[in-house]
Amino acid sequence: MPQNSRFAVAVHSAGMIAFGDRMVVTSEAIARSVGTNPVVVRRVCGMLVKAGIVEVKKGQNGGALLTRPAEKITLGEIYRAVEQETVLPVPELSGKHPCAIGKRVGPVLRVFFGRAEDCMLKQLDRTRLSDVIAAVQEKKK
Amino acid sequence: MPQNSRFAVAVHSAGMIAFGDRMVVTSEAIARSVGTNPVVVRRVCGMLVKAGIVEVKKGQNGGALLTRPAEKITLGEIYRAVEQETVLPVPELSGKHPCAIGKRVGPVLRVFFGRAEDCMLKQLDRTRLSDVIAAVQEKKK
DNA sequence: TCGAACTGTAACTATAATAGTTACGTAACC
DNA sequence: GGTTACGTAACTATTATAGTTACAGTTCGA
Repeated sequence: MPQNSRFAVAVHSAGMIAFGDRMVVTSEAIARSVGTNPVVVRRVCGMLVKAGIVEVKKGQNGGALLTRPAEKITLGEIYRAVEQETVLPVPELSGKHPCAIGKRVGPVLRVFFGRAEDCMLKQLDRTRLSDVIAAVQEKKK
Repeated sequence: MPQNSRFAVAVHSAGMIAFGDRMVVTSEAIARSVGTNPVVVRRVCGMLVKAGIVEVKKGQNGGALLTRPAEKITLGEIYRAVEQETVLPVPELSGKHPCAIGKRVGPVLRVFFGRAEDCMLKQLDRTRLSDVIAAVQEKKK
């Protein structure tokens, strides 16, 4: 399934890791919950580690822990940790023989598209991991 | 290049089509400016036609025209015309044996991700095609 | 009315990103 | 020291998209 679901996996994983005091959060446990493969989870969690969002303990009784409480982690952070491509891409034009005016369009589009993407990221920055957890528990009751 | 650039092509095309009174806007002319193939342009323009944003005349001296002035066309409209997939996808979980709590996560993520995407779209709705054209011409001088 | 000039679309190939999987080395705890 | 779990490489499969060729259909104008 080549549809990009890294972000969803990352948030789901981080959400589970938040319960590290109450359950063993191994990549396999997360994978079961997400419905994917432990290696996929480890890949994503590796990015979260690099971004300083989670810590991982190896070895027996190992697993992952958040470096901060879920109230201090935003979805925006998580997004940037696992995704670098822009969501509204503008193709590089091949440098060949572009019409003079056409050449100017790309940079302009990048500006406008960038603004739109910033709005999305701002909303993600406004959303805390704890909000997601709360919503999931809300549904439970 | 399998990177999705339909939206960029669509906006670029619509921008050129806005000058329909001053130049012949054939798919080939647009393709030259965008740096792609006429068929790609026709595919994208076909979606714009279905969305009621442009009209196309076939035959000799044919080409495309906007159905409205560029001031009344937003990037949001164009986006929705050529893109239907969500930008922050949450995978359908395979229905198999998902852990009871994991099952609840997907819908919650869709809500939060949807809000973020709405922010992006709102910004695109705030941007008019004429704004893009103006910016391109701004750069020219 | 005929021909030239476009569009619409099908069909196919190529490319790139991602998920999924297996395998194995490494680290840490008991 | 053995068990458990992570990190990562390597490979396959899947899918979305761009690019291309080809051709039928449409419309204008000489």
